[in-house]
Amino acid sequence: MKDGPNIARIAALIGDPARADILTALMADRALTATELAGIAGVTKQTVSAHLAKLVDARLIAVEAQGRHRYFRLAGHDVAQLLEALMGVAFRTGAVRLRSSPREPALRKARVCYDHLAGELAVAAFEAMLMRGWFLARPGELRLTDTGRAELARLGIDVLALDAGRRPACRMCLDWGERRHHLAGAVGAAVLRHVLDTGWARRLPDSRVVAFNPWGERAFREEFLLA
Amino acid sequence: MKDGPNIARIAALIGDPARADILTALMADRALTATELAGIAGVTKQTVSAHLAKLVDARLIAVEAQGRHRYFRLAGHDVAQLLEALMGVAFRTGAVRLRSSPREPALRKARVCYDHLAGELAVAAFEAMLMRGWFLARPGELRLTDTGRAELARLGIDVLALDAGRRPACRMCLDWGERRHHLAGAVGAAVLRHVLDTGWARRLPDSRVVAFNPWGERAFREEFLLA
DNA sequence: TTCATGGTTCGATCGTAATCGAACCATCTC
DNA sequence: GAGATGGTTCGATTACGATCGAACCATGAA
Repeated sequence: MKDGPNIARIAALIGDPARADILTALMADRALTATELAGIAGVTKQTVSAHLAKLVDARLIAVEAQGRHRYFRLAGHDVAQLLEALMGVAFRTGAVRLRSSPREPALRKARVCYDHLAGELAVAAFEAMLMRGWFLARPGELRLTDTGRAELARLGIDVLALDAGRRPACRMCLDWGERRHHLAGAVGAAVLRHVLDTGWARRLPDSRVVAFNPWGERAFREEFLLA
Repeated sequence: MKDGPNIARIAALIGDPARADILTALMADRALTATELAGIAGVTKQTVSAHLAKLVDARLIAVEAQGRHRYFRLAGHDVAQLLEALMGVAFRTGAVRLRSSPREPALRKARVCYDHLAGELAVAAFEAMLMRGWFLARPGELRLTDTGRAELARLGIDVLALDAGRRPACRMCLDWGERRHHLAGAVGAAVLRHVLDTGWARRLPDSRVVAFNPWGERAFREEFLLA
């Protein structure tokens, strides 16, 4: 009974619909002001103020005062991960509301998830790779095939290093926007690194957005989506 | 507002102290009956029955009827992960209660956390490895040193493969029992694999317990804990 | 069959916490 | 200075849900 970290306290904090909306909005990667959050959560300024105070007090979010504005953001990476985990379970259990994509178009298109790529492009790429036999998908397992190994090597990704490791080189990760899977694991991370190294895209500062430039997106689609 | 998976619903479920106790107890890896859980959570049979019904309905836990008993267990691995994430945040934010170790001795000693080793042995091993300079711990980063690379190679762990990968080969993971860190990442996974491959220990079926046999534990301690 | 034990259902009670109106404070602009 | 906007504090209302007593159903044992 009196055992373990006090899970209930912070779970209860996230458990209020208004606060959950606040946190979800904050996960969309921007720092937001109290009034903006009030609008998002659909409550008045007073209520949102009370909620924010509690969240700050529990150190789930952090404040930055700037003039007469107060900008709120998630307190740390672990909170974002926690929310992702919650979304995963919520999705599996069917506790979904409609329209689950992040509103920010850039974020919906391509973003960082842990150390790999997520978003529309990532999902599309993963499914294309599956179609072309780069991976062998069995329930609960994902294996890199010889084809995939060759193709990745052709792109300049050091497959031997990834594949020989004891750790599963590739995994599927549920994309909470698309509600489909994208590629994770060491190979997923390598792909993201490749995208950044080649200059196809860059990470926006203080954001999880991965911004492709026009020719970079074209190249990415050619390599991962087409033929 | 009406966006994304319905986080609030399940967070609220976990947010009740009694239910949090139930889930925490279930994370200790055994299937438990309703009355046992009532005792653990400190409520009457009726209340625990109501709670369990809600948790089952939300598919956070699953039931198995056996005679006149009903055994409850966590519905999936994702729920356990979610709870671990919650514990991590709860710990960071200082929302801890006393006595945080899992009660099951075997589980406290050595268990699986994701794909690597957790528990007393894991924490001790990690700290010993740190002491002996296998890793270089900087805030937010953990790097494998040449020493560590050599030592791991000596044990028959393919370090080149792990290290050359784009993905961070080693990471720290907060052990919710010990409240200290253990080794995660590709190297952490490799160590677990090594422990299992050598026959030092085996995973108990349907459990996260990693059971060392006497000589296996001795070997493990010699390799990872002593000079 | 009778009895004990595991578990559920129903109804009533009771606390807690979310919410808002109204007033208030703080900062910036003009 | 006056006004406007962002944000907080206070108090009162309200609704939801956790809890338990009591009765009930189901299974297994004697």
